[in-house]
Amino acid sequence: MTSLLRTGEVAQKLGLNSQTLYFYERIGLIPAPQRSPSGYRLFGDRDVARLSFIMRIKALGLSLEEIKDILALYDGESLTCRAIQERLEHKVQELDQKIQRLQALRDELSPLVAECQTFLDQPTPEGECSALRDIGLGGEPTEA
Amino acid sequence: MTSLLRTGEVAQKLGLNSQTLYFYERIGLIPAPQRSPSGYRLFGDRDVARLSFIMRIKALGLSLEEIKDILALYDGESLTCRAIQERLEHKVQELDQKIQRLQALRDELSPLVAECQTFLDQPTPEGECSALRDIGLGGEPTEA
DNA sequence: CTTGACCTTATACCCAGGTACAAGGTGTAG
DNA sequence: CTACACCTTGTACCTGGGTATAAGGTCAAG
Repeated sequence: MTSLLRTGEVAQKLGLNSQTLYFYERIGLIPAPQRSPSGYRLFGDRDVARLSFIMRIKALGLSLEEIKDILALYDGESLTCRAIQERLEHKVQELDQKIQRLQALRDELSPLVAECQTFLDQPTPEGECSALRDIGLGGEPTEA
Repeated sequence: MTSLLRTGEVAQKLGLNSQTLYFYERIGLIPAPQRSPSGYRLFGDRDVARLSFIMRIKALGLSLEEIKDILALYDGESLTCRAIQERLEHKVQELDQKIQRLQALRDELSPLVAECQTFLDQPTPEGECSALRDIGLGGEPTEA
């Protein structure tokens, strides 16, 4: 059941605009799909899978360039295994960094919620909240 | 030592373009700083701290709108403590989600590095690497 | 054969987040 | 007074990631 879908069907299935599919093809994010005799694009299962992978990691905030990069690894791209490994490793490290930094921000904001809570637990809540005065200041050396 | 810095000094200190400072002021990300008698902007320590906070979280991939949001909490903005708490909590949840998803992608890519390694450990490396054939496909239901 | 829903391309436009440039004011050094 | 580096504003432009629109082709139904 290698179903072939037309542009509009793929777009609907994945929740994106047909124009976006043309756009992705133009910038080389996806390969040009098969065509019907009359020139209609026909997307196979692999094409759709690739697109849904793209959407999945795009939702994580990776740029189309980064995604292209990852997909180039996926595609083999005539790289040696060693080169592929290096690039994958690099990508994983980048992700690790990004995760760590988000975690740091999270850990910076999160205690403020608790601080708010203790304030709300006091007799007269709804007043102004002084819990927030220390977000950006205090720790930064801002190396001159 | 409440040093007052001019636009260029702040820009240099933080590694950004003077124009960017004007831009941030225009879009309301930072408040209009003090001015010298002749009209030069004079940024105080708090201004600089705010900017460096902005840069820090911008580097994490938050949009200027999101940052404005967070800073609005920081600024009090005449919200009740409860409202502030809610928004903070929401922001933290968003961050948690983002972190989780990045982690998922990371965990998807990371085993491929190892797979590459076992290939390289074989007698004849440098050939084509078949480790990558299963990134986007396989797990996705792609709910029809 | 016409209508309508779909497809095609090309081109233009949009938003975010800046960056660059031009025309002019400031201020210190020589 | 002149240079020169810096500041100001305004406006134009750029990249990324699309979305919209126009002008036309395809194709199944009536």
